[in-house]
Order: sequence, then C-alpha cells, then structure tokens
Amino acid sequence: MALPAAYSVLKAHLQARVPLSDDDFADFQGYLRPLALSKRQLLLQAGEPCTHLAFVTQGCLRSYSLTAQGQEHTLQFAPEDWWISDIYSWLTQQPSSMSIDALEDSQVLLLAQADMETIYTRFPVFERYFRLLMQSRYVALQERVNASLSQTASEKYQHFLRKYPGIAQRVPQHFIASYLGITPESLSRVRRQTRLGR
Amino acid sequence: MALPAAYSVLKAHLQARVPLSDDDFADFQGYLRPLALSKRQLLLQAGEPCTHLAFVTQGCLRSYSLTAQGQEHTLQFAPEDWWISDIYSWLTQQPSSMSIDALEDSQVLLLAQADMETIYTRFPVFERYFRLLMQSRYVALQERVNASLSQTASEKYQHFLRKYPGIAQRVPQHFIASYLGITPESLSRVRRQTRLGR
DNA sequence: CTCGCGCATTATCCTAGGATAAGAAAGCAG
DNA sequence: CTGCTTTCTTATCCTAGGATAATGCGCGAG
Repeated sequence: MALPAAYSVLKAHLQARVPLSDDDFADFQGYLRPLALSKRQLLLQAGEPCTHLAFVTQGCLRSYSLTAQGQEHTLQFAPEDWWISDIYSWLTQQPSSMSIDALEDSQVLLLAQADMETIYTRFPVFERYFRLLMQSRYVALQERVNASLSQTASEKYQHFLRKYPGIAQRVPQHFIASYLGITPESLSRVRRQTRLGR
Repeated sequence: MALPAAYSVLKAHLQARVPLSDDDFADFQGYLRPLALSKRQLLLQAGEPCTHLAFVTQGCLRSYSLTAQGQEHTLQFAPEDWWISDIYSWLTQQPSSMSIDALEDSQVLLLAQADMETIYTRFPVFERYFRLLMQSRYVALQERVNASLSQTASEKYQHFLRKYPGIAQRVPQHFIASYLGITPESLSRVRRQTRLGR
C-alpha cells in the first residue's frame, strides 16, 4: 500500500527530530486520522473540549480567541509542518477557550488525546519528541511575550515579517493585525510609514 | 547523611508529578548543586550563556529583559517550588537575552545543561517530567499572550492577583507593573480606581 | 459582465496609558 | 534620632494606537 503524501510529510518531520524507525512510524500511523478542511471550516469550536492534536500537511490553519465584545485575537498560525490545538484543553479535556479554523483548504492528521498514554508507552521516543516540541513552543511564546512588553506596533510587525516570512504573503493582513494585537487600520498606518520611510 | 531541606523540597515536588523512587532521587541528587543568593544578587547576566536550570527552594527570583533604553521587563517570578532559567539559552548555549536575579535572600538547586543527556538516559522519567513542565509553562504563557492581546491594564492586574495571589504580597509593585507591561504610575492609578470602585 | 462583499487604505477624532515631575511614606544604616 | 534609599502615589501633559466612517478595489458567484 502506497504511503499517502500526508503521512510522509509527518514521517519526514519526525525523523528529522528524533530517532524513529520506519517500522515504528508504520505502527504509529495507525493512530492518525487524516481530515480535509475547506477554507473557513472550523476544526475546533471554543467551548468544546479539544480531543485532537492536528498536524498540518497542507494549507494553513489558525487558532484564535474571542472576547466578550466579539473581538478576535489570533494566537497561532499553522502552515504545513506545524501542530495546532488548544494544548490546555487537549491536556485537561476542559472546554477549550479558543477556536481553530482553516484559512485555506487544508489537510491535517489528527492525533487523539485518548491515545497518548498508549503512544508514550509503545514509542517512548515520543516523550522526547513532545518535550522538544513543547520546549521550542515555549521559547517562541516567551519571545512573543517579550515583544508585547517592549515593542511598538511597528517593531512587532517588522519582527513578525522577519520571523515568519512565509505567512505575511499568505494570509490577509487583518489576521496579522489580530495576531500582533493591533487593529487592521493601525497595521495599515504602520505599513504606510515604513513605505514612506524607505 | 541527613537530607538537607532544600533537596527534600525538590524530591517532594518531583514525586508528586512522576514516579521516581527514593533510590533514583538519591542518585539524581548527585547532579544538583545548591547555591545561596542574597537579595539583588544576579544568577544570570544577559549576554552570558545560561548553563544551569535553577529550582528555587527558598526565596524568590525573577527573570527580566532590558531594552536598549534601559527599561526592565519582568518575564517570570519564581518563588519556592519553581524552576527558572533562560530556556532558550539553556537549550542552545547561545548568549542569554535575559538576566535573573534574587528579589529576596534565596536558595536554589542548579542543574547543568551539560548533564541533561546523561540524566535523560539514566532516568527516562525525566523526559516525561520535563515534557509535563514545558506543557504547563506553555499553557501559562499562552494565557499571558492572550491577556496581553485582549485585556486592559486593570484587567491584567486583577487577573494577576487571582492567578498569583502569593506574589503580589511579596514583591514590590514596580516589578509587577513591569511584568504586566505597564508603568508603576499606571499600576498605582489602576489600584486607586479599584479602591474607589469598591 | 456585474453585483456584492471581503479586504485594504485613509482621515478624523478620542482615550488609555506613557513621560515627567514632585512629594509622601516606610524602611534601614549609621 | 536622622538622613538615605526604595517604594508608592498623585497631578499634568502628551502620544501611540483605538474607534468610527468613508472610499476604493479585486474577485468570486451568478
């Protein structure tokens, strides 16, 4: 049986980071469920418990929270090769505080929280993989917190462009504004300044 | 040989979270180096690589970054039972972007990055322990990012009081202001409002 | 082709919180 | 007790970025 492209994306991703044999991956694959999402389709609705971790093999998703006044705040973009979920809800099975939707037609592989203990036992290398993943996520968030404490709107935008060059070309700017914690109008203003300044 | 109180704090902390035998802890203890810090003493100076993870057994430390204009931004408070370090620098041995100092006379246990591979190999349960630790840190930072995107100064302060009730009684308010990303004057203003409002 | 809508831009006006300055209170070293 | 230093507060003035509103435009659906 041929390996669908989706699986091989994840296989390459994992094998680049931890020692995982082809056989083990083949077994592990049994825990994955592929899912196609069309643009704007929700993967997770705030209020529901988050039962799955999603690995994006094609397209781009985002997670966002909604304030009482209906303002959206983008927490994460997830293009190909990224995991996305509400980690807190996934870990605790409490109702999630964020929603996740697709910004483009996308393909994901789902990993159920219910299978995690089994997976850690059968393939101990996943303890390491997820430790490394969590470490790098933690570092990225730390940097984001620091940016939010110390940078102006313009600096945050410049920093975002440098850090995620692919994303800015790909997603509408009002999502980037909502990620940076500014209004779309403000982002437009910032962009004009930098255009004039150089 | 009697177990100094410092070690037993960490032992209890670990055994509450992962299965770790007394014997294994006794072995693990060999990798720990106790250190006393007096108030205001630096544990890590920005620019140096962060070689150790510190577990606080007594007192309270903080990590902070410094802007080019000399503004301090508090990234984390670490009272008893918390780990503190510049994780990025600790992982990569790049120069750290933050400093860590003691807010009170404190006691810490140091764990060298250089020993980590050995520790993960000798005591695989530490893979799990640090995965869990990173997960919970990630969740806490996620919440902080969300707060910084969606809350006013006053809301952030109220939230901080609820989340870390011990800290606010213990550390000077200008540090809390610097953690929340506002000026001490602004925090004072916020506190007066809530005092008048109730 | 064209209607409608999502998206970006620009202008005007406004407000939360920053900058600055000046005390007041509280702790502590001598 | 007495002078420092650290912390917190209050007042005034100012600015980055929010709110609102209007315009333009590109594109997908019919």
